[in-house]
Amino acid sequence: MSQSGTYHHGDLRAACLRAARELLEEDGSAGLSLRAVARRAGVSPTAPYRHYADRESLVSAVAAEGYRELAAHLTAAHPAPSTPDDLAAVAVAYVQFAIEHPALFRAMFAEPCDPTSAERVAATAVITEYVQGIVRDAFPGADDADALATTVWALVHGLAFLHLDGKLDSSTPEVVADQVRASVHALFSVAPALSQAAASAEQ
Amino acid sequence: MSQSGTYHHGDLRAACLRAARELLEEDGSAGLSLRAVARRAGVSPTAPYRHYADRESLVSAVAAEGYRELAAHLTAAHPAPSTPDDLAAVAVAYVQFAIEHPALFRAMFAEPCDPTSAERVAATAVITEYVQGIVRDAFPGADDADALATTVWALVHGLAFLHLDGKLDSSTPEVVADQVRASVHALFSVAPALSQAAASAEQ
DNA sequence: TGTACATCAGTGAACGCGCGTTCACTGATGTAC
DNA sequence: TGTACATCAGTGAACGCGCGTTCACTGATGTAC
Repeated sequence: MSQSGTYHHGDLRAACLRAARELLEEDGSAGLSLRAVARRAGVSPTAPYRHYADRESLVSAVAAEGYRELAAHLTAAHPAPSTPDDLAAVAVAYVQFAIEHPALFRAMFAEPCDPTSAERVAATAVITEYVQGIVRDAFPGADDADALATTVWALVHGLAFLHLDGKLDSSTPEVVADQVRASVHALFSVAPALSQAAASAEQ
Repeated sequence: MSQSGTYHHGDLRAACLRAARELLEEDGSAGLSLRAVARRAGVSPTAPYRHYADRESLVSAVAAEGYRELAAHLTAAHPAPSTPDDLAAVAVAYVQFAIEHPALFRAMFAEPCDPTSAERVAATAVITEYVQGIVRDAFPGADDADALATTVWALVHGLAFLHLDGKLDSSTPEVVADQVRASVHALFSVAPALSQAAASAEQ
């Protein structure tokens, strides 16, 4: 066991990630600083530079972790959604995740995304493909499943952010869930109409 | 004419607002600082304190102005929308506004909103009521017009933020507009189904 | 098993920065007489 | 019309802060012989 000593940490990289997450969970405001993370990890202000090139790469790592957790949270809500009801359950999980981890969610989306971070790009792609996959499975007949997937994502994402920014009634989880379900159902009870509308918008 | 001199400014309050807006338009990143605003207004770092209690009240004033402009931009898109097509045009205007003024839009929504600022609260209410009014006019028969309005707002708001955060294809205004129109149409071609879905979600 | 040494993962002092905010001040304005 | 004075709207020095990042360093680890 090498991490019993105080000097060599053992796994400072992971500890930084954990510290960053703790700070985000505790303080709703998203400002994540390298120094604060180091402090929380019980290490000198410059130690994280052994593991992260700069502040941004730490934030990217945190965001990537957030995407992975979000994906896990969604699949946990329903492993293989195939009906509008299933899909609504996944949508509720999305908004719930944002409300439960507001600072993390903000870090994932509001911080400028650097295209350099392959880890982050990959994690984002997972979400996109996941949503597209669901929509394709649930509506095999849809002409433009990708556009439909974008619509769902935007709807749910918008609900999440409006809740985060205090623009909607978030008093109880049930109120939130009902709104999300109602919105998704409204959208999905007419899925085939989408591609039709998209086509008519072209002209 | 008193503003010819350099000492007394004339209307520093308005000048600060203008300076803040310029800074937001120039630099996509939202960090608005009192000192930078003062600098831009050509005034000492502490002069703005004559007109704003602190940084937050400046930001609130900027946000309120943003809400008012957004409202104007929406009504300009269509003065009295009554069909799904009209409504889609307004939705396009919303997303367009966000894309054209990303930093302002972020300041309006992402910054923590202080309930103290009556000006800001009022400006937000205007947007909400505006959207609700449109939905009520366009769908007089809808059982729960407010829930429907929230759904529209969330959809459009989500599209706006996903574009801002580089998660969707924003290559040309036309691509964006088509997506927005398609999404709104999909939602609205079945408006009456919403309240029904909401009711079934309750059980 | 023991020693020499390269490598690795931390430390801690220091840099320059921009920030929000306070304070005592001073120059300009406008009003009362 | 002219003067005295209150008020108003700025100035500028100063405070303490936390930040990202650099640098030369040192203690711990592990490998080669």
